[in-house]
Amino acid sequence: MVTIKDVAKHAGVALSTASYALSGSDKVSPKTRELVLQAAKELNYQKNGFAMDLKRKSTKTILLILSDLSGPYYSELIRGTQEVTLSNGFDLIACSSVGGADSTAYKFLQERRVDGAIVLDPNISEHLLRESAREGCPIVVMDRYVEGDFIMNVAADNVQGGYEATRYLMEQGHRDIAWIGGPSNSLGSQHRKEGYLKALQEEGIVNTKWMLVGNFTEEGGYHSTKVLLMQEERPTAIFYGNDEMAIGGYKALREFGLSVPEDVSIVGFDDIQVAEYLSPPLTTVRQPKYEMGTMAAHLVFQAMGGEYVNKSYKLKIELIERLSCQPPRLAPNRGKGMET
Amino acid sequence: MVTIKDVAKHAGVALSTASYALSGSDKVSPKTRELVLQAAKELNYQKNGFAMDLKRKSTKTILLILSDLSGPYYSELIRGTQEVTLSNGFDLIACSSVGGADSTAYKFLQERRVDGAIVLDPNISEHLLRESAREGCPIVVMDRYVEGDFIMNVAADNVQGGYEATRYLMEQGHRDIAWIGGPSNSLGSQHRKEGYLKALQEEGIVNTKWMLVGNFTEEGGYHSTKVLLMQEERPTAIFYGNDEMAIGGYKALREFGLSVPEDVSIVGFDDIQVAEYLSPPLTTVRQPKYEMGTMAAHLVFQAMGGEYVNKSYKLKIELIERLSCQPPRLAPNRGKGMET
DNA sequence: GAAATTTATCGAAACGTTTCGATTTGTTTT
DNA sequence: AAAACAAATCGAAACGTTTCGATAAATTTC
Repeated sequence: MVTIKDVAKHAGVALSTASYALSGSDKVSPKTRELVLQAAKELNYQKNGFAMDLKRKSTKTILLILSDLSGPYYSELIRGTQEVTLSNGFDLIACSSVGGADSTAYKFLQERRVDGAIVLDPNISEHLLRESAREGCPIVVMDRYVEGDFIMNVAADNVQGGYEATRYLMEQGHRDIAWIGGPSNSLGSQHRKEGYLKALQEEGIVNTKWMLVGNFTEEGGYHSTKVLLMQEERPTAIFYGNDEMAIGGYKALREFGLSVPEDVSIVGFDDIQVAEYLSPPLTTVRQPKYEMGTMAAHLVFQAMGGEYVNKSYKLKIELIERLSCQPPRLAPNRGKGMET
Repeated sequence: MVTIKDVAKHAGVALSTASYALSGSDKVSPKTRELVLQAAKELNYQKNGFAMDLKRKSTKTILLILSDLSGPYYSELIRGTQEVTLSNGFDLIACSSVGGADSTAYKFLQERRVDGAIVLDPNISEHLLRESAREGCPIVVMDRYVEGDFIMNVAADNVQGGYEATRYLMEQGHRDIAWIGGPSNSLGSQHRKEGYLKALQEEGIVNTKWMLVGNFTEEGGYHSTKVLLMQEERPTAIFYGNDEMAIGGYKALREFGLSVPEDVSIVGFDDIQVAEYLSPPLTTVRQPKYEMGTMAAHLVFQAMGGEYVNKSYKLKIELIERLSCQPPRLAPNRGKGMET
């Protein structure tokens, strides 16, 4: 384990001089710098980053915590955070909360190993967040709302998204619109449902029989849809809490001999990559993931710089119209009926 | 910035005692432990992980380097490495090489910030790998071949994959099979092509007019396919170096009014998530990504433990038959013809 | 060419931990 | 109740850097 001390000795200079030379300070003369660099190369010296961080009291890295480090959902978001982080001269590392309290996420957060964090992960407790956020380590939490010093929030306007999706279906003439939501601990899912209900209410529709929960997985969407279809009355449209569940829905519908969109119209949420390749291509609500990513990263840096920033940001979403919706086959003969 | 020193003072014990208490050593009596823990809580003490790593001379984390930290390709692989890493009591962090020599990957590798690394990223130079790999930081490189001390290689058997895919097409009667490969710096792509050529050769087919390169993106696949289709003679099947290019191919074919698989059969490579949802679902070659991930992680730990391990591993691939292939419309009337 | 100034190098302290060996305290044995 | 031992606590060194203030060497100024 060759240290800077060895390099200094080998080059015949003081340890401090070696340090200056290696870090490119102009306090050192060109020829000794050369000497030191040469020695370092000969000994295959590698600096110890921790020792440096310890002395410097900053790590120049920010941490991105995701629930599973994979999943189709994250790509764009990661890209956004990465670009901003890099252009600020910082490093970005990602980790997951798999492993609970022993997880990498906990370790890095608790042990001051980073200068800031962006968290998109419902598994990280509010307690940990509040405990870890501090001057010198601001935290941005996505898709949920956590209050605390040095904690900021960024989310898509899920209420709006839910509202617009439902509105869209209603404008096509649908009145019997089912909702298959995500897990109840997902604030995003709750908000989407809120928007959904709001849209229904505006038209005086009170819908209680077609509201189910899934778990944001394809599997969950599949099962919930089956449950839905086994009821005697069937909706003419289904709004899913996310795209993966909608994929499961496609499968269940096919098994029941129903086709999309002729028999049932479908709207998803997220606009994951697969969405446009499904058949039919899925109409869905796009979250501005890239923008959320850049926004989050910017907030971290602003907070780090001591700038005053708002605590909470909501980004607009956008409905992506594809081919999974059409007016219902028979205009339903109840309620207010069609009037488009 | 409250340190262990403050905690010790506040609890009225020596610094060393506080350290023992906090790290749960049994050298300390229950009541002083309680005292220290209490003090730590009151002061909101957070340990400094670097100082610890510095002293302990190990970080207990391993690094996963990916070319872009996103992309549909990685999910399964990450899951594999994560599971193994976690069950060994280590942490896994991921980063990308975006940023070149200033990238996070470089920093972490060069500055001894991890105890091991898994690299799936053509941008990391062999030089850096050899320089960084050492006792105390073995490196597993995926999908390419790098020789060096403490460096191991894991890859799918791309030659076999290319061979089997081509063979499969030939067994259906295809003789005019095009190849649209990845970038020339991808060893994987080269091997796939090798397998492709081998299969053709076995049947005495010498094919030069239908070999193109793309860049592993949808866009690249689209353009290369267009170039291919503008030639006067058209193949009856196309084998793509990866699935994303095949997706681009679908699009180009549609524009030319050709349908899959009636007019042209298609085989991809990788089996990314979208593959099965395309229409028609894409026949492709599945890489055992999860297994590659676990294998890589295991190797890291074995090498860390000083166990002797082979330098290089190849994992078997598997052809996934879906609906994008069928026998050519007219059996080609040249060469050896069909004889299945 | 001596004094003043700049430039280059050095020594030592500090960062926040862990851990070894020494000391003190408490308990058991005779 | 003194001696022997175990348990608990302490002090200090070490990990590998950076950086401050001090010294030595080189350069300029009068």
